[in-house]
Amino acid sequence: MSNLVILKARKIKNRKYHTIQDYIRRRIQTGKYPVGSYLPSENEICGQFSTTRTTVRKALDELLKEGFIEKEQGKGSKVIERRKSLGLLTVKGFSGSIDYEVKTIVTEGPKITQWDPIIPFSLTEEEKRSNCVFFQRVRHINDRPVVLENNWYANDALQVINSEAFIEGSFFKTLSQEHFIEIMGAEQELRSIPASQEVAKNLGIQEGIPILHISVRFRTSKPGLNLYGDLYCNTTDYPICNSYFL
Amino acid sequence: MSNLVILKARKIKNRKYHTIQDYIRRRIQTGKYPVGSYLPSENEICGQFSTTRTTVRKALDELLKEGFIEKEQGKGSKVIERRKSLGLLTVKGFSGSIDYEVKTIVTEGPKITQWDPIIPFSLTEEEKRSNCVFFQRVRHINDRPVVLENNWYANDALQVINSEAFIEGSFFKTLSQEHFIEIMGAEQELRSIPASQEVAKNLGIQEGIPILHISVRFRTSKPGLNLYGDLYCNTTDYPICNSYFL
DNA sequence: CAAAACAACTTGTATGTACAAGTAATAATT
DNA sequence: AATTATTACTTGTACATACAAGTTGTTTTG
Repeated sequence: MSNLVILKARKIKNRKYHTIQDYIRRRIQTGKYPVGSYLPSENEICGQFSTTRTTVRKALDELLKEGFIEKEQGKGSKVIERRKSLGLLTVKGFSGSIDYEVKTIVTEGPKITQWDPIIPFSLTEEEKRSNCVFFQRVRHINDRPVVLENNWYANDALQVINSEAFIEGSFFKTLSQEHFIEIMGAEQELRSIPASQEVAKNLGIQEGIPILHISVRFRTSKPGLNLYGDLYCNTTDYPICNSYFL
Repeated sequence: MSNLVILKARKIKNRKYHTIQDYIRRRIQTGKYPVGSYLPSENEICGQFSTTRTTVRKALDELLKEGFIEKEQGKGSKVIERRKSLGLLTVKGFSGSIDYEVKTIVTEGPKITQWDPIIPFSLTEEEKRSNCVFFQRVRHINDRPVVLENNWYANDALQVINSEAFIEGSFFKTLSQEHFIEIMGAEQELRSIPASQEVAKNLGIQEGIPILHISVRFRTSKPGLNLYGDLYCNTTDYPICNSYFL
């Protein structure tokens, strides 16, 4: 009986605008429509999929909501850097800035370990049953360590990815471009805590200095895959920022 | 010559869907469509505005993006609490929770003062020229002070609002329901700092305890009106949370 | 009486069409 | 030569229509 429910839930609904949306998203992910370039015009896309502008516009509207494109009346739909439109927490001027030189060093390669009880979110049964992939990184700005970052995810949902394979050192970029997995949302908890001995050592600061502790769960487009993060930020010189707009 | 540009920028474009959108938003703000209730059906709205479903659906789509409603296929469009859909930072379980008893006390009534140099955002020329309205609040959970909050805005953009007039103690609710001003976005900077003497006194903690310091600029739907906030959060017992989803 | 079928509503998807409005390069005018 | 108008594109708004799909209450059926 429960099989029926699953089958029903998995039933693929053939929405024409979904087909178009998925096709264009995939072309963006694989760099066939690079960031900064313009998509084919709505009428051209109509031709490719033998449909009407109403349907094409619905697909583009969804990609707009997903943060892949922006529209310019009279010009076209431009591919944009998705991260910026996502309202994630970032170190001020972290990515895409020329003011700082940012380097990310993987200090513990992706490997299979136990789930860490420091994760404040409740794991799903599937995640509890699964092995856990862990890796640790330290982010440097101008050669000084600023963020210590622990990451976990369920190995049942995603293979171990070698850190050397990270595209431009970014795990998220790798997920998008190699595995077509996108961040769909996040829950975060922020705390101000004194630096522990381990954190102090990794960030090259004194023990007890106030540190911003962020616990985060990223929801992804891949069913069952959540990314858990545990970040320790030295905000003395570089505050953590975010912004969102309607 | 520059007058022409201004006139051009202010030119009101008569979009039918804007009319419908504004009308429904206003009814929600004034409680004529209360939270939890369903809007009239799309076809009914069509009748009221003698238009087609395409146009009505465009208006509802915008209200969906703005976070005022959610849609349920087969049932209708339901009015929802907007704050929750906004991804703002909040104390865990702060609003709408029964676990905690939350109280907000205005410790310094809205009054005209000088702009505080602690604001890390660059003020506009208009704001610099204007007087500045300031008020301070302390938020308590279970009778213990948890957040100290300073707020500023330009008096030229909005009159002084007496704190006794705050609807349910909320400044945002007052803005929405009395002045039809909505939050359109925010920029935030987060820092972990040791509690100063003043903060320690207000939050009833020891000086030097790590405190989460949040600087925020809210953009509003009223041109020229930004709200500036300066928050000091004791996250020992209650972490600061946010979440966003596509 | 209980289950199944139906009817009447709701929102969702899709087609087809027309014109408005913004952009950019080209052609015509001064 | 510089300005203006035209043209050919783009996206934006709006109409009218049809059927799919989900919800809910009523009616029919077994």
